[in-house]
Amino acid sequence: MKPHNPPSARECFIDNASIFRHLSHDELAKIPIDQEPDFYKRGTIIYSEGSRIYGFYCILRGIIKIYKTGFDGKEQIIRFAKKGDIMGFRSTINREPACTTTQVLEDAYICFVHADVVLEFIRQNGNFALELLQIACKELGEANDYITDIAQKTVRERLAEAIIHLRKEFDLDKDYYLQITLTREELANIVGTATESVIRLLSEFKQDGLIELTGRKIKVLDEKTLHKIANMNG
Amino acid sequence: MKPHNPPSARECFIDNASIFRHLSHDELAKIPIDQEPDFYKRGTIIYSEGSRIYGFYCILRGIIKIYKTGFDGKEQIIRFAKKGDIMGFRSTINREPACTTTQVLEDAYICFVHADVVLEFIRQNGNFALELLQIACKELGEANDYITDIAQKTVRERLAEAIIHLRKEFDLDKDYYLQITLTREELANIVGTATESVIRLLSEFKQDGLIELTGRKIKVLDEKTLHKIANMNG
DNA sequence: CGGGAGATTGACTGATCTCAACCCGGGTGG
DNA sequence: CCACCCGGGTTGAGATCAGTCAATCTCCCG
Repeated sequence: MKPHNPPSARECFIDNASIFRHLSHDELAKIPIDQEPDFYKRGTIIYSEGSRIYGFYCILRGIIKIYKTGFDGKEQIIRFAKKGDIMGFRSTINREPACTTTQVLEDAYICFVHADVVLEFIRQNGNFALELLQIACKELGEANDYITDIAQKTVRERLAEAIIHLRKEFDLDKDYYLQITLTREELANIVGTATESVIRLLSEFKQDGLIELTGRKIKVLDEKTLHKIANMNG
Repeated sequence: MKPHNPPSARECFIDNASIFRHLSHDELAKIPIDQEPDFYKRGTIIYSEGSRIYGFYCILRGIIKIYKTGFDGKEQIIRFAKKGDIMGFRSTINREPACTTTQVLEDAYICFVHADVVLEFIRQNGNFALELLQIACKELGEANDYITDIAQKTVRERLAEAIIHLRKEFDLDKDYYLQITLTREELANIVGTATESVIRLLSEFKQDGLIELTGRKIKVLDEKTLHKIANMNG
């Protein structure tokens, strides 16, 4: 079940791109970097909205879906987390219960760092604090864009935009399909619409030669036109 | 025009609720806390989306509308800032152009703190960094709620919710009307709908005895029912 | 008094949602 | 081995929420 080549936790803490890259040797000594990262199987819920969480989750491998549950039980996908991303810092820092649920979409290896350690690092190491602030601010900017899009764009525009985002965020597989596979319902929960609407629009896009569909796999054929449909800046 | 009792900048930096409360005397010495805060008249745009900004804005008095401009020029209000709030930290920290426009709704006094100083404080003073992180994370949580609401709720629900939020965030005047006055269009730009829809729904709420309207002033009469209509948790 | 911005109202349209039926492929239990 | 079930995926029809357009009204101001 579990593959035989788990990544080393060191990847997560010592890598150049890691938020922990600014830590000194002494500081690094406080995290169990030699411990094996935890393995989470597809479908596992790592933590749920409303539950207490006790620290950070750093993704080493895999894909996590992060969502909120609306009033009528419908899920709204807020973002995805993948290699190099962290989850749970909002709750850790504000000492509040989680405001999202996180579920594994693709088998994942994850390191956990306890809140006390993180808070100590923030206080002790200015560069680490700044790094975290930058991550939070980046997400904040993306969230603001998201709000504006959902409030003002049509479903068609948002779906085109979502596909482009997915293409930018995730790799392609060997056949140039998006690496991430989502059900139509999950796509609908990104865009904020009904499953049936996504289905209809996807087959329109396919008719128009913008994408190719094979089961849940999506291949982008004409990014330029998708961009135009999405009325995007970025 | 400009009132005769400007607040002292000291309020902003030494107050208990201020994000600067953790600064030492030496650190405080680096900000011109004895300088008079800047006065901005209603209607003034403090900075625009896409422009470079060079630091933080700390609101001492007044109300600021923070919004993004969508593809077709329609504004989407992201939040309001008032006494004790800060603006512009996202761009300051990520060294990016502003992603929102900020416009004065109610005559304001504002202190400006240069980016270099802020970044130095973040690096030097862990408690200050943590304070900022908490603000960023709080906003992030609110943004996520906002996304879910806009994506899943009807206009009617969102308008009810918006009114409740305004009531929580702002004081009431002597007649128990909401202190903040917004045009119907601005209300529509919070909710993410058309002006006409807001007008129709407001008069429905009025018919139902939930609110009272006097020009642009709104008085909440039946918060409980509004809550119910909004399907709110908080 | 004329002009302009914002507020209102009505009529119409249409993008989406909802509901319901049906399909398809995989897995399971008899 | 086969019937059945179940979770998605599709499709169609009908209902409706909410956006657009246009006319009118009401203030407020110079």
